[in-house]
Amino acid sequence: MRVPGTFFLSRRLAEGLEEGALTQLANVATLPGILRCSLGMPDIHWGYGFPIGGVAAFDEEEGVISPGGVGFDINCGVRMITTPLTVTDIPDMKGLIEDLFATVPTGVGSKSPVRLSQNDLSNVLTDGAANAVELGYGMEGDVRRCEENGAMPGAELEFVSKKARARGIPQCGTLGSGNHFLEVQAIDEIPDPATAKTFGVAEGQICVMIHCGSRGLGHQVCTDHLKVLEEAVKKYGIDLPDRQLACAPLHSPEGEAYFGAMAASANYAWANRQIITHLVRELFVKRFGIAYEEMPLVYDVAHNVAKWEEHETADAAAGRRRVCVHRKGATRAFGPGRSEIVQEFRDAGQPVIIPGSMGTSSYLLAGTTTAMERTFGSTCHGAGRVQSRSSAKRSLTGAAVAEDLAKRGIIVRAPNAAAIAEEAPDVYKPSSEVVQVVHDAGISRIVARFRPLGVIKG
DNA sequence: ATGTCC
Repeated sequence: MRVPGTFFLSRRLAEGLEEGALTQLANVATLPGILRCSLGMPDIHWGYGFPIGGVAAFDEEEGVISPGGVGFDINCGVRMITTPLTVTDIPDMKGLIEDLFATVPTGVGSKSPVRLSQNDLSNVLTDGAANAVELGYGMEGDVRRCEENGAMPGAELEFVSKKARARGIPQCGTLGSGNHFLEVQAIDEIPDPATAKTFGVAEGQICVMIHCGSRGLGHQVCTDHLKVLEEAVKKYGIDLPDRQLACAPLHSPEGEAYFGAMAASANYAWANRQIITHLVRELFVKRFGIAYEEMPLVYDVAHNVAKWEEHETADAAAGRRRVCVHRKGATRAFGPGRSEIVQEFRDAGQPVIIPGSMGTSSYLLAGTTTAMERTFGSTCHGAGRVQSRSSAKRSLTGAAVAEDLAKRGIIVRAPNAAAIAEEAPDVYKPSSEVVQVVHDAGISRIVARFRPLGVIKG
């Protein structure tokens, strides 16, 4: 190991820490040019190469970039929109969830009601959420409420394969499957009323949370570039403890190609969440007679991405410098004052959105100065799985899980029963515990809690 | 996560 590994865990979460995730955190610490430490958030678990819930920053000259440090679902992320409604305004939650299920395409291989041309796709890959708004799927203010204003600089379209493009064309505006979801929630606790007011959320308010990523396009980009980078490992003589850590020097042709394609995929994911947001707003307008403008975006965060950022490193005398931060199942949590944060939130710190598992609370937090000092401005991303999909399917049935949730007043709708069993609340760590760890460690602070009312799953 | 094996 070139640097130490650092975990953020409670005693209880430490007891459940997987051996595999621990090994992976140590493996990441062997990579060339890694700075300070290999970081594990409290939702850490075993992933492809890097652990999910892992953060690692790399030196511009000595460091590498690795698809394993981003994940297959490039810019999987989450956004939250508010509504002017409260629980009593939605007497028929089941009807609303059915309507949402009919409106937002879910599941593997689902097709979007929006059909992008090849030219539209090129614009989406370059401009992200802004292009979706330009095409008519959004409103003034949406873009600046996204991390990176909904588009990463540095997208290079020539490194996105024809095959990736072909998969992306029909899928922009679809939810996907697995842990992706769209949930109707009510705010039930506000530990930090002042920041909640700044972020525009209030107790009792109905909100909609959207969790999805770059679909088949991002997956194809990851697959394509892993092949190239596996060869690059040999070419550059990089000694790896695990071939899943395939990587290349940041400024090598192979590393830059992956970065350009990853940035384009991240932009696609922002456009995807933007189009879904539009579909949801239109449905709420029709169903509840509210105005489209009454459903503003609170914020949109990326959970799976590598980015160039300015950070202090171990050599404090050198001041801030440009480093490449890999966040895989981790959220940027920039503290007060950072210029990257939209002006109206800059004094409060960046909004951080942490989804719970199906049936457990989600949270809105704020980034902190401590995060800037200790975690390259990063925090956790969610509950974190404790049981595999196959194991969940063996021990649970979708019908039983749905019935259990219904008893607790939570409506769930998915294309098939297996999708529900795989995502049962019991197969995840409790979101409350994960969020408490990052709050207590000071790497973000809890602002508001959201209770689930109804959810659609892929 | 993923047209869950071109």
